Amino acid sequence: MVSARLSISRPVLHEQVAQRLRQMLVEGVIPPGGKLNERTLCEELSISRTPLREAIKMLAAEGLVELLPNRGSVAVQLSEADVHHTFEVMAGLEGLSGELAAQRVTDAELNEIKALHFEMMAAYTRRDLSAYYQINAAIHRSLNEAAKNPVLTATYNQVNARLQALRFRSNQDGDKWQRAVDEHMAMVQALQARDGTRLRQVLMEHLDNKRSIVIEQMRSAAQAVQPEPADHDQGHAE
Amino acid sequence: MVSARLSISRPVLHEQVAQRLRQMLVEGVIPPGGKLNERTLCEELSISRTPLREAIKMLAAEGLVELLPNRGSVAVQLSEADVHHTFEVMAGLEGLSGELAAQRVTDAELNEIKALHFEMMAAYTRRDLSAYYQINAAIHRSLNEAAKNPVLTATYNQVNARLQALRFRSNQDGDKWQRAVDEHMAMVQALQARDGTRLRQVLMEHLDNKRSIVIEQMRSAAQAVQPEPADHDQGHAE
DNA sequence: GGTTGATTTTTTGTATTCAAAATACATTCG
DNA sequence: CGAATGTATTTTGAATACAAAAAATCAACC
Repeated sequence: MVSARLSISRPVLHEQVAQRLRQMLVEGVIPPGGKLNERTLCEELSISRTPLREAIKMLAAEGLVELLPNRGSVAVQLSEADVHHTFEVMAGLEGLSGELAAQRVTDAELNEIKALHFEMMAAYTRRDLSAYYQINAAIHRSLNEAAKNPVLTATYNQVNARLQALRFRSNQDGDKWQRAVDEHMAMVQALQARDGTRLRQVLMEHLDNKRSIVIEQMRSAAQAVQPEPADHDQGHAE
Repeated sequence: MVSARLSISRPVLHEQVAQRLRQMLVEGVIPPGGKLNERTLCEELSISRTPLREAIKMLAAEGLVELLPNRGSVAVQLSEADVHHTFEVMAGLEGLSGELAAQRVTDAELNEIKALHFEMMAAYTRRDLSAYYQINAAIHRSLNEAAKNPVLTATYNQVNARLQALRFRSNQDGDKWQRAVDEHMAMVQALQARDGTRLRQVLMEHLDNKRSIVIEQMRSAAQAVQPEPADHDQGHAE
């Protein structure tokens, strides 16, 4: 809030550290449920414990790590219910994004989104999942931007960050993928028509589908690793 | 996330401090824009700087304070645009709350909300603004609870906390108040009918009106104090 | 008198130290 | 051999100490 000091901001240590940890959490370098050993991290990042602990507290407030009093902190591990609830909120925020974007999108922004959509179609046609995900994210980011509400953007990003740690990017089967692409098409159409209500519906439905896919994946993943209740090692980052 | 350790939790210092600061910010003990002097606060709370700074970092992540590199931290001061954006997000979250609550509210919960509604009517009839606000908050909290989505509740509370610091509780004129009461009535009806779409509409409209009232108040308040651009003292708590 | 510049003081940022809690380990006893 | 208890080690929590940056003070100069 207030005005962002747009001076040449020499990064503050705890901010840098927070950013770095955020990345490690989202990228799975620290796996869900993994412990954040302070001494180890200090050595890895070559800093003292004070800024590290400050950064960890920030991540805790963001909901990326959980603080266990006198027992340190661990990367959040979302239960199936957590994922369900988080997606529900994400759907609401996406829906709001869409509603506002429909009112506020400029022609230039609309055009860029359309262009991204075609790029996405290309990636889909090539079955290039990696590119698809990247472009997909760009579209959602652009839509969010078009809503022109920084508070919404910040809230969205914060909630989304928790989901990112799941890294749900296995190759979905063609049927579901086709459906997602269809929804994206409907999205662009609704945006072009500046139909906020419709866009909201499409986006919420889209998120609901994404949720089912993710939860499905969670279940099959949980089955695959054999139910081993307490697994606290940190190394298997395959 | 994960499971809350329900053991006898001896409170951790930085958590206590964060809670205390949150209270001070929301209650206006530290006014918007006010500086958080670390040494002063340490003495007031009889703690060392380490847990205080950890707490401040948490509040920064929550969006209640702003960190100015090498210059400490200040309580956020929402601009008119900020308030506008924040209310927009609140409206979206309330709307989602309503939509989910309509699906999930139990008869007991519905009954309690109805009871609160009548209590609110009583407060309105007496023109007891303080009681009205308290009951109003309770209703919204109950509704949120009825949605049965902890992530939504947490997100809602976090965004709402930033608005609380505004302390917009001047006696609104009768017309607007009447309107708010009407909206509440419609809300209860929609909830009873389990009409999520309608409830969402009512709540979003309700929030939109609240927003106009708050922004109106901000404007008149800004005019009243005479535009004095740089006022950095912290003492005038009249 | 006001402005600029150096010096002092204050305040923030980071590191280190000390204390307390939790965990790991070994020894003892059943 | 296994459970339990006491001890050592590790790890976290909090306070202090030190360094660097910003702000305030004061003096000289125009």
